[in-house]
Amino acid sequence: MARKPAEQTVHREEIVRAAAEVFHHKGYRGATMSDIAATVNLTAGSLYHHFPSKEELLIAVLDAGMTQIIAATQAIVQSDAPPADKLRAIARAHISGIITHHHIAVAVIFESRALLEKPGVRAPYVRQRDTLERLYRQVVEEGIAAGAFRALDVGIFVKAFFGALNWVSVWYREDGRLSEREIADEIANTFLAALTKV
Amino acid sequence: MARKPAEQTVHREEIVRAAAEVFHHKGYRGATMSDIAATVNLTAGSLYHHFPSKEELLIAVLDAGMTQIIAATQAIVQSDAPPADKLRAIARAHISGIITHHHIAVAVIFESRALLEKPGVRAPYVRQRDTLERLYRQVVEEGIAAGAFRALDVGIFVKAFFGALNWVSVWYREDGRLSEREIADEIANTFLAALTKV
DNA sequence: ACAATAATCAAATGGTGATTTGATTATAAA
DNA sequence: TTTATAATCAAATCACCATTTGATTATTGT
Repeated sequence: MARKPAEQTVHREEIVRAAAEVFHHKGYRGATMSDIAATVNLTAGSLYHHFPSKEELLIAVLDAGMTQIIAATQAIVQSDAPPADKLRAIARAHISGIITHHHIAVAVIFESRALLEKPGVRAPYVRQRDTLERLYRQVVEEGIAAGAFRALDVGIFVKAFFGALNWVSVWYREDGRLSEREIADEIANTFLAALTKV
Repeated sequence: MARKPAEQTVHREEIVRAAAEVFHHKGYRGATMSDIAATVNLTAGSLYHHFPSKEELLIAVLDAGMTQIIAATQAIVQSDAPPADKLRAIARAHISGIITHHHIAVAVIFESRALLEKPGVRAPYVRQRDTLERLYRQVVEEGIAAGAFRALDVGIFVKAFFGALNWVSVWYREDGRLSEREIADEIANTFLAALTKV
């Protein structure tokens, strides 16, 4: 029982996924290195060959989540669709991300708090969060400038939108009444209605 | 050093507040009984005279938070104001609660997850959460029935509203650009605009 | 095939932290 | 004032867990 044959060796990304899953179910503090290791058929000690600490594991999870959603959002914002379409696409991408990478999403939304006092962790996270928020603002401001949306407090609007979307991670159920797409569209409709000029 | 003079004895409610504060800053798992005890000038062991376990402390915090907001919301819903006014009042009450009892609010929103797998804890919590959600729905349905609001998916609308309001606990800063009241009204305006008939 | 490197494991190590226990002193009830 | 009860403390207990250490085996480059 030492090094496993090639097809069984565990790769960094599997470990990140496993960590996200365990963080989701037990929380960062409640998760043990053993739990995470067991998920990928390793022992706790072996994880240290891949990551220097439990903290770095959470950092990797947070980064994976933020990187993913920023990329998806960036693609939408840079397209030349009308602002209303962009907003709807953003809602779909956000919710799709939350559902497809549910463990990671929950870790980002709920477990990031466990590390956010540490400046070394906080700074890059906050930078990514701000990048994302800027992208959202950009779409709303674009719409207002184009006269498609009514002028309102963009900061509050975007934060409310964010909250509504993130909150989906709390109540979404596979077997729920509505599909992922329907949920995204209903939420997008709500916020688009709020942006409509009178 | 044993029993303290009467004016210095610590009461249950102070402990609950202290627990909420520590849970807020360190998370349920990260908080130690010592941390909580120190906040009210006790030793860890002494807490057990007041609460049987750390778990019961979190339960007490959750209950305090839910009871408070349900009471506030109930008063509003039972009033005879028009639905739009009720919705605005609900937003104000929700945000006021989040800001005034910030530690408790954050514990309810973010730390409840730590206990929600335990059926004995989950059941009463879910009951309260459903009660609150029903009150929100009631106002929207009332408005639709009265023809004041457009018909939309009430379930999603209410969850989005909830998410937007709860999210305030993440970004609110004492020294922010807007007052508590302005934030509540801006968010209420957004959701009311979404309810307006075309 | 050999040497170097990578991936693993089992078994420490060192702490920490929830809860228990057995005094000890203040308050309240009789 | 006695006696019972309440509130506290200091010092165990007992687990659990992140991380380290020293083998051990697979893979890879030469």
